[in-house]
Amino acid sequence: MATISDVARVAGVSVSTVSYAINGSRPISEATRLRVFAAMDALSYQPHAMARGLASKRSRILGLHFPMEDRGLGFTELEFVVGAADTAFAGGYHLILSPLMSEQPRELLQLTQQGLVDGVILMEVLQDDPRVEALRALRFPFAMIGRCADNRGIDYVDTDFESTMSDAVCYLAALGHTSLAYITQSHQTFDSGYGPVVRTCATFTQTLLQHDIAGAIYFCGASAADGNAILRTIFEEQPAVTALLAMNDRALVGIVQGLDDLGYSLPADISLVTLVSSMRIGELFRPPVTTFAVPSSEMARLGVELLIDRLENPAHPIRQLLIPCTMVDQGSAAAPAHMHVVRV
Amino acid sequence: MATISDVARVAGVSVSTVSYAINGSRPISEATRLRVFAAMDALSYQPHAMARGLASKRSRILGLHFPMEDRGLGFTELEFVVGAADTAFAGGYHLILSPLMSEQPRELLQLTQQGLVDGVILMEVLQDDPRVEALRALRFPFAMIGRCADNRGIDYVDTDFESTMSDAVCYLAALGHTSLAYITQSHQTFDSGYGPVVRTCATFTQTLLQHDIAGAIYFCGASAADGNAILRTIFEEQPAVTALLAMNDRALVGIVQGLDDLGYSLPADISLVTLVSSMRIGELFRPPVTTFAVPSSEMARLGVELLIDRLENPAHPIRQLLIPCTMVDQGSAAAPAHMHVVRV
DNA sequence: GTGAAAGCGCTAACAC
DNA sequence: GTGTTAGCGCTTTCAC
Repeated sequence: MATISDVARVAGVSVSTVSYAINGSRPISEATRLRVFAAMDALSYQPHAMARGLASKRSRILGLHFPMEDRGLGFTELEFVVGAADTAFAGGYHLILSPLMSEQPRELLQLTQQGLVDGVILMEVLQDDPRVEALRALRFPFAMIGRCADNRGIDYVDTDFESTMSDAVCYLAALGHTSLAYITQSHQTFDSGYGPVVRTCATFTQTLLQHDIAGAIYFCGASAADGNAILRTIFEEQPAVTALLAMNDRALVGIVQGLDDLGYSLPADISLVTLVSSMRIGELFRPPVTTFAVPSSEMARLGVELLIDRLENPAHPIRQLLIPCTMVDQGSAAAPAHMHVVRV
Repeated sequence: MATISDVARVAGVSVSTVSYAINGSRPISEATRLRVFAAMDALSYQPHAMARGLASKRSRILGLHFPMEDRGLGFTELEFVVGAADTAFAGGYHLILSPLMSEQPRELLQLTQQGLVDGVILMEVLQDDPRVEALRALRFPFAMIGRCADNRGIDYVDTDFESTMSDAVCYLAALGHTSLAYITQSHQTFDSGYGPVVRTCATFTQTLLQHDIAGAIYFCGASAADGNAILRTIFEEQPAVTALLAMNDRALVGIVQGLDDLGYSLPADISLVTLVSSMRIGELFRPPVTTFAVPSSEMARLGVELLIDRLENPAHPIRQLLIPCTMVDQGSAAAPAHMHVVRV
């Protein structure tokens, strides 16, 4: 509970000298510096965060805006949150969580206008995100984990969905598959402009054309039951399918189980890969599922670093980073059987 | 960026009147109150968090202390974090995350002594937790999600491990099982005094005695491989075993897979239940695993409410809440086969 | 290289 | 029921 003036008194210097000694914002003679630090830990002094924030107009707190939706919670999200908090801490910042249920920018504005946070990190960014407009209008510092349709002037780090999807299709094509099904998230998610879905769908279609192979996109809800159900649709509409790509962790269970129920075994009868999943999701299954794993912690770290850098060096050029997923081969994909038995 | 004096000027009242109108800490005539609020949203005024914090000595920020260990990340943890943030927000507080890698109280002290947080919520509490000593010595407000050996004077909410374990054993005993194996976490975890492990082990042993049935405890690391490996040990040491209880989400995959590899099918050849897991973990498996599910969000909510209540009503009596897990029957446990074939 | 002092925007006595 | 004002603990300009 010691204050800066206690320290000043004990060290026999003025308050401002103590302040400068702490912040290094102006030269201090070695002798005084030592006396000041000695006084500081004699009193076990801790600068008062609120006072400092009020005077300096910088709270050294970052906000993590985290809209929770029915996409729900997975391993990836926690890795993000923890990674972000760690990185913030390492950079001398604290992280506050805004797990607001809506993408409405209202509460976000409240947060920023209260002077509580110096900057905001946006997660689960939509192609056309109201939060972005709001923050831009306020000229409030922010960075995104994810990206919009128009990202001009915005620092972000995102999964490189395009290269990941392209890698995945190429991988399956190279194995000899010529009829793919891409199981993505719900139609509503697509319609809402959620980048990961929009981008992967686009790239899927393009890459099919490039390789001149067949394929179709299947929208699928976020439950095991939905995953299970989508299989019947796929096998009806596309009986020649030999490989499945999924980017829907919640449905994956249902897909794996459904395949087993239908008597398909991986990878002998059909191939399956999961995209943009946690490194850990694939190994939950039997057999484990080959995963294009999203580097969540690294993205969180980069997102926070981007924001801190922007706050401390406003003039730095904008940085926009795309991180591809790395494939973890778990053996659930292989060359297609020459004779694929079609079932009803 | 309007300040309280802008509001006062526009409303034609003094700053203190505005302050009191906002905080309701003293009676204001309806007419003035209206004028003040009109001025506030004409200027879209937001009180400055730091200034308010400095003057009132209350930041309205809560710290969530979250030591991350090799027990690692699961669904449960994120549910806690999000639940806590939500509840804090609903109560007019913000939540900052301290995902510190150590249980060392040092950084925790820093956090508390900087006046950044009004109180702290401790997660992953050890039986004899150094953070508790530290916080107590400082007379710093805190609540726990979890509990220690000595909880005198501390508000906490915890899983009722005792009743959960007892319920689970009774459930299996009622099905007719007479030889149980409890697969818990690592021996180090036990030795470190981690409550969930310590308590469930104790209750397991007691409940066996009460029911006069056989059983043993198996320590198991936090990986699928460990889960897989422990099965061989179990079947060697306890060939008559007919039911498994697990409280180790990371190893569960390995257990389920290992059982399948060994040719056991659930629940025909052996029964399996998982304890204190996320509601969602059990359904990841095939067949799904009967789960004694921990109400993570509810516990997080209660933990935060306990702390907020303590802050706002320091005189309230201490509250210590135990929440039992609720069983979600997924069919992985059944009566034992009359003839259990022992395998090598 | 160091000190004095004016705020930062708010709360909470203390006055009336 | 309302106004005045002295801080809260720090940063930072200005002066020396």
